[in-house]
Amino acid sequence: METKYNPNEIEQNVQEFWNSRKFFELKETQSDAGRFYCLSMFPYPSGRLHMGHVRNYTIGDVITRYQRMQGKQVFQPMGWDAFGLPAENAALQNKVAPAKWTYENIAYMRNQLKRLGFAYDWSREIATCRPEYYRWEQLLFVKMYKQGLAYKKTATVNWDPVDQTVLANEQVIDGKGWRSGAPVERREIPQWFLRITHYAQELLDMIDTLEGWPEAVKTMQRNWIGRSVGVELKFAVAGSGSGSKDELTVYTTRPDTLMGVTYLAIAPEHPLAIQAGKAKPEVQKFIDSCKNVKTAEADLATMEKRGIDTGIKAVHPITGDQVPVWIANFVLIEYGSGAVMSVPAHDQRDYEFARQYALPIKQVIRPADPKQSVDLADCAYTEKGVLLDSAQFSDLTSEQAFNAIADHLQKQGKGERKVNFRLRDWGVSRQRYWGAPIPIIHCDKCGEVPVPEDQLPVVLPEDVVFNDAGSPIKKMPGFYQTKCPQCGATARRETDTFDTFMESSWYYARFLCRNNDKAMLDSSVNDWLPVDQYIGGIEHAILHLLYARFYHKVMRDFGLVKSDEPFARLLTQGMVLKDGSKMSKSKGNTVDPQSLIERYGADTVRMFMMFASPPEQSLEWSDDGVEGAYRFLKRLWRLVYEHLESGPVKSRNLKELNDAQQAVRRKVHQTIQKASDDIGRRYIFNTAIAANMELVNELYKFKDASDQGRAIMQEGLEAIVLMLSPIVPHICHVLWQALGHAETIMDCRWPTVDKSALQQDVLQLVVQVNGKLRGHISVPVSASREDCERMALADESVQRYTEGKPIKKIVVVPNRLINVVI
RNA sequence: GCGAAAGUGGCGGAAUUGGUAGACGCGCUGGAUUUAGGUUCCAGUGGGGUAACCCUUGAGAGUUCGAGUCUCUCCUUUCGCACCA
Repeated sequence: METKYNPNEIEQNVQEFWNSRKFFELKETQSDAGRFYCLSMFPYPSGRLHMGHVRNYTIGDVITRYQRMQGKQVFQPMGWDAFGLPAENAALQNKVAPAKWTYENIAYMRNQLKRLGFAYDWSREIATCRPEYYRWEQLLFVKMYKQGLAYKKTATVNWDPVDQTVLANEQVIDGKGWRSGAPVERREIPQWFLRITHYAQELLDMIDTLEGWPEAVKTMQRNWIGRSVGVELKFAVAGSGSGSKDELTVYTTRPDTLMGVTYLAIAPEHPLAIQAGKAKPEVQKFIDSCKNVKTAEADLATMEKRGIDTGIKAVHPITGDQVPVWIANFVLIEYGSGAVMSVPAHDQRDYEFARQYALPIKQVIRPADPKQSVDLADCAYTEKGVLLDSAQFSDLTSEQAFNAIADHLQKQGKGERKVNFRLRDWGVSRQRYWGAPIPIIHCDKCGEVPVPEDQLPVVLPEDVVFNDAGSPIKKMPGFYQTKCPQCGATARRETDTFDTFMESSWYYARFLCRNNDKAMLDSSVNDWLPVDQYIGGIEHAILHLLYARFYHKVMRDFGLVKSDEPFARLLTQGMVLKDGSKMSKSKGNTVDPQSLIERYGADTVRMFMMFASPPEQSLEWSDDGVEGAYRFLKRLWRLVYEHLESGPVKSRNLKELNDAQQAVRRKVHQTIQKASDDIGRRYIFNTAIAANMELVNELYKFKDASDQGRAIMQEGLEAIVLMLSPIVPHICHVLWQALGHAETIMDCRWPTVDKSALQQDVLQLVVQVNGKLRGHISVPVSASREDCERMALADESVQRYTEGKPIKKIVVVPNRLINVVI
């Protein structure tokens, strides 16, 4: 054999061939098999590809190439989620403008992706930091503003008092600013919001239509949206007369426990708390001490629960009793009304708080079964049940009491039933530089005025100097000084930029009309949307995927798209781990894909990625495993060329085969059956590869120089090369030609199963005694149930166990096993 | 804290609908080929036992003729928690 497997040479040649024929560019040709839009989540251009990217994009490429072999017209684009915080960090560290850093990273990473041979239509590449892209996002924001879907309100941020900047959660380490080391403070500032809550019900309902999404993701989204049915009710503030201002509104999903309220808890930022702080220094001191917690909910939920009595009393809407109003550090001002009613007997958090501060605990629910008792010594009783000590509501069930109490409050004008969502509106303002400018102008006379559509885009200056942590455009009069579009007076441009989730919420649609400079989207996008298969990390299960779903519905309502949902199928790939933990720079356990590609070639890296574990599971990185993948490709290469050494296959006669030939041919078609199901239906690639490895092993053992033997070998090798071509496209391109085909493998169809090759005359059945394996029997396919039972009982190893014992019953699973129960 | 997953040999994993646990690969052991090898090929490889057999899927219970798979309790790990992307 003269030809040696040389991946680097092969891969370069094959890629040049693909490029010269523009194989991956979207072509608007008709195909009976239909269209297939496959999209992998685009990367943030951090500098170099990491293993997670390689895995994500290999999965997408395998699916794309497989679909193409089904005869479909496929589209697989790639782009760059190019705005974001790391570019600003790099700017500070390396004294390089974020734009320059970003474009250089894109150039490097684009080459890395090309080297891996992914079938992308590079003619439609998008970088979200280009004005040609974000201009449309600004336009949509203006439209949303005019529709009332975008609005301004204050919200809490992490404030670094030394650097005088807003910090991302990631930049707060142990409650301190990452650069200054100063304790962060919670601060309320005006911000822009998108009214995603307007779509909460639809976002929830349409989860049911997402049949191609993992259940785990759908459940997480349902819980995140968090629809609940409850009662919103008002507690009057004692001593404030009947003024409507001094009322505390609370929402509860358990109005049946209303008679057990022993105190109210309000957020430290609540107006009543601020009022109390002014009156009492110790309350003010407490409020101040609540400031040094970062805004992340996980931090708020795990911190030590603390509170203080404001001295203010609220009036229970039914009993008229006065209950104390406490400030609690765990109540969120952003969520609901910033106040909650506390029922320590029936809510665990309220219980712990009441215990800590010696507040009364009043039981008002008992189990429906009177034999069961409630012990409030250690924890709250949170189950539903029957009311007690609840005046006229006593002895009602929780469900009955829900309605009775809701009706009662409604009649008195003190409350009403309300559907509530946990989902909050999407805050899109960032006090950072490297993002799309928010197209709003602040005028002293006219207030906030959206930038007129003909003045868009508001272009972010790219040539800036980064001296400190603050955003340069906030210090550039050339950027922010402007005229009011309404009155012409001197006005100030908004200097906040958009959350980068804005760009990633609609890029999938823009790929389809990326050169259109007249409109955000045009009607052609509807030919391809929704995306047939979306692939990305499970870490995006909620935020990115929910925002994209929201955006899609907004675009639909603006007439820009016709579909309701952006992604028909979703595959969430697991993480790439090394030594059991996530590969990351901070842990120092990264493996750079680049050196592996240079050493083994793209096919080996792709092969290992797909073979090491199924796509949804985490993947344990192994250098030895890569070596194994390389070994297999060399082995396949050798098998093909050894076969070819004997010259062309003379006959394609696959009839009149002997037993050995039949067995090998059966294995070929069993493998096609398995791989088709694994790749086409299950989206599990490691087992498809394993099946092909088994077939390669079989073919190595199959020494048969007869015409029929060589014909079977040819058939088997062609099948393997076709089946592996979506995974290792370069080597398969070459082997396909070597096997005597003039056409490129990219234009070939996926192999089909010859059902006649699968037929078997004799089956092996497992025989169990009391569920334990005791032997095997061979039975003709035609054998009846009775025949099987008789043969099983006649089996020597079975008789050893059944001898002299009565047989209770015999379980027969057709074509599988016989279980004799004694 | 809340929400969602996952735990199977020395390692990555397979077992798709409750039906032979450990496919395939790595590693290891022995052998062959080669001047050599980071080459290739062959055989073996969950644990215990001379053997017949017994044990084994994070731990413990349960359902079943039969449980890695279903139910419950517990433990551990991972992901997300709204300004990392």
